Amino acid sequence: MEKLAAILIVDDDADVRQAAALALAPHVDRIESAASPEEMVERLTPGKFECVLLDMNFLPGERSGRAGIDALAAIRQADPALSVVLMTAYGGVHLAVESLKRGAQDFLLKPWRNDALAAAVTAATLRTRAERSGMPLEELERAAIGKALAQHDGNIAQAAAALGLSRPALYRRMSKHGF
Amino acid sequence: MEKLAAILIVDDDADVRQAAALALAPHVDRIESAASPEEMVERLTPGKFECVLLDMNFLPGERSGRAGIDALAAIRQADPALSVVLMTAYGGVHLAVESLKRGAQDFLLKPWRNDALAAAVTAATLRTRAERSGMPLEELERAAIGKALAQHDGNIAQAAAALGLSRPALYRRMSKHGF
DNA sequence: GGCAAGGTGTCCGTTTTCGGACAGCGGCGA
DNA sequence: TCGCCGCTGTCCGAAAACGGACACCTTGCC
Repeated sequence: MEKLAAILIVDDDADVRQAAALALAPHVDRIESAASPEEMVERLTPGKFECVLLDMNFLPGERSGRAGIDALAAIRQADPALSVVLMTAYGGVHLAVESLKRGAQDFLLKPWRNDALAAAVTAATLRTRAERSGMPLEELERAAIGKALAQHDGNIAQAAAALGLSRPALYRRMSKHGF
Repeated sequence: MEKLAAILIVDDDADVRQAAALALAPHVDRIESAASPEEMVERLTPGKFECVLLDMNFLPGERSGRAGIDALAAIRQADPALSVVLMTAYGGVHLAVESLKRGAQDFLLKPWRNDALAAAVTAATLRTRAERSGMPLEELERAAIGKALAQHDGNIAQAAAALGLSRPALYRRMSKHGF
């Protein structure tokens, strides 16, 4: 498989940044690093990265993961299509659940296994690409019609109402899309 | 706030089913129970429930959570709009992460706090309602156009191409939607 | 058995949308 | 300074889509 384009590694520990970069080097064309969420924000140009690998604690002794959750929120606000993989040495179930609910693509415990790290970053990158490519309106329409018909058990009148269409209009679009 | 309509509690332990039903009774009109994923499948009529509260282990001594993951997959296949909250006494970070990645809305450890249980089930129910209501095509179109314009920094030619529209057609729809 | 309600699929005069073409602008490189 | 490229916004004859109305069907209830 071809290499991923560019990812950003965000960790206060230089050794961790280097270890992650080495683990990912066979899979990724360009790897940049930031030592803090502030530096991360400076490096985030829209469209530049396909994935952010993000630590959750940036102060000595800090273990709550709150900084990582906040940084995740900042990324999602700046570029909702950009996928984030979180990593921490101190995560429990609650932090993992909160992370994924707030939009992280994956959550890894340190120390990681290199193959798991590569798999998580690759999957996240594919999701970023899918998000960025978007869909032509025609495909969105086809998907929405299929979903409405399924949701209403094939009842044309109800599906049309749910979609905001008249029945003849829905018939025409169903024909167009091969339903 | 008005009560949730109906939820299904799936757990092999009758005491757990009862405790959960008692905890949720103030918030939910109708609560049904199943003692196994097989029984759960029998009870799942499309549109009947707004949330499933699902245990992850159904055999004495079993702790892997695999049965719950399989049951989650069955629900998501039968009714993708239906939200699932998973619960287990034996879950670690890996199981929690896998659960959410496979589509669970939340993941709770036993023994739960009643307020956390009610909050999770309520949030899941709201997500089910949102999924079921769907969106009129016009709103899907508006959202897709907004997203494409943002993704392409306001470049009309590129956004039109991404959406599968000609430029004049995109201009007309932008006008219609107030862009 | 009849009636009402809500469903089905199609029609056609009217309305809306289509996209190639046009004119013009700004940035960049030679 | 000039030319090229890719962008912008609009036009208009042609094509497509619109939805109220029509005719008919099925189911459930009295």
